[in-house]
Amino acid sequence: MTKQNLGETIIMNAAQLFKKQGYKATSIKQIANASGCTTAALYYYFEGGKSEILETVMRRMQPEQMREAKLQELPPRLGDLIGARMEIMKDNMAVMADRIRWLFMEMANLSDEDKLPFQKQLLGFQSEIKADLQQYIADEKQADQIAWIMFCSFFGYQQLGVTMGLDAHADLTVTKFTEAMQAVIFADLMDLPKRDDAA
Amino acid sequence: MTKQNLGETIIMNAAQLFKKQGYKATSIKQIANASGCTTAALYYYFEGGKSEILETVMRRMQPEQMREAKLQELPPRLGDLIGARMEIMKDNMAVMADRIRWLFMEMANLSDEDKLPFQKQLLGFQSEIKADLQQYIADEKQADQIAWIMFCSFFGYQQLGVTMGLDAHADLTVTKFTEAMQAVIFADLMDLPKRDDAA
DNA sequence: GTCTATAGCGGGATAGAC
DNA sequence: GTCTATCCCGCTATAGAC
Repeated sequence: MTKQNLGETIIMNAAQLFKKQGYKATSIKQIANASGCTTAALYYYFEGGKSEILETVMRRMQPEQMREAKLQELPPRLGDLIGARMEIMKDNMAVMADRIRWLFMEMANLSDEDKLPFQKQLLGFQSEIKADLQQYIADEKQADQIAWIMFCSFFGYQQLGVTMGLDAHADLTVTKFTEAMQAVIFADLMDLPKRDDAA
Repeated sequence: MTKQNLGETIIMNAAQLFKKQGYKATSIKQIANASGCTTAALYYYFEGGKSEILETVMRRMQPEQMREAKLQELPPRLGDLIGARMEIMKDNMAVMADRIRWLFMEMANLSDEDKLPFQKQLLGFQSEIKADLQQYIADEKQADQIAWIMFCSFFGYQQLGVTMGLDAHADLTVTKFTEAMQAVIFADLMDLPKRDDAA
């Protein structure tokens, strides 16, 4: 526990506890203990109490979320694009998985307005995949469809494998999943070269 | 509220509340109110209190879960298989989505042993899709891969669309998603007829 | 079987000392 | 800024009447 601003420490510990247990199941006493202070100190930094701590945690979490999805350089063949994307995600999978699991938990209690930023980020993720694909695929609708399938299936894989623990029972490593994705989706597109006239 | 066994009524109402709010966030008073009795009555039926109610809900939920996934009759062309599966799921989607969302919430607090039945059911779901596919596709590995992608992407779609509320922002109806799945995955397999020599 | 009443505990929040 | 002490409330659970 680096002795920096206590307010920051509180937020970090709260974020961790919320993610692990959920908002309702986490008490402010737990947060105080983890932060090495008393509940009273929490109210010095966050007058609004527990709910203000939640708001702050949510606000802090967003800019960081899923930022990793951007590819620096596109590979020459479309088939390698999936591999490259998967590679990036593999590293951050554990982090993303429990963050998303938590969002699922709290989503039910969020107002439509509060949901918005998270939804936007998810949509942005699909858009990025689509944009990448359009570097290879001319047909916009096709790129869109493929992007959705890639996005949904990766998302589902992550939830099933990591959160639900299926990877322990099925032989469903990231590598195998990537192979399946490449084999299934891109059977006939796999070798498309990067288009030169792309945006 | 059909006036049957109160014990059953309690379990049904508890299940609904747990799914909506999570175990921790649901009070026994809420359960009692919803069931038209007092908390004391709960303890007549479930001596173990709230935790015994949870156990019972979990035990009851399993056999019912995802039962709908079985197809009675396979369509003549492979391309229609996805449509048929989607059609079935569409109806039960809302039910499944919040049940699964709940499982996600509680998964973190379940022991590995308790997780097992749910994991088995999920795996069984993939197996069913695979078995269907093998009626059309000879190559076992290919069928397995396609089944995983279908399973994961449907799962992801459901979570993203319904639980995260993306369907409100993207034009991501079940129909469109089904089309995408058909277009993307089965571009070149779409018209495969049902094999006669299949198991 | 189901109720009323209540004990006991842990949670969120605040006042006031330092 | 941070603590101690405390309030009040809602929750789980139980005792005992009907």
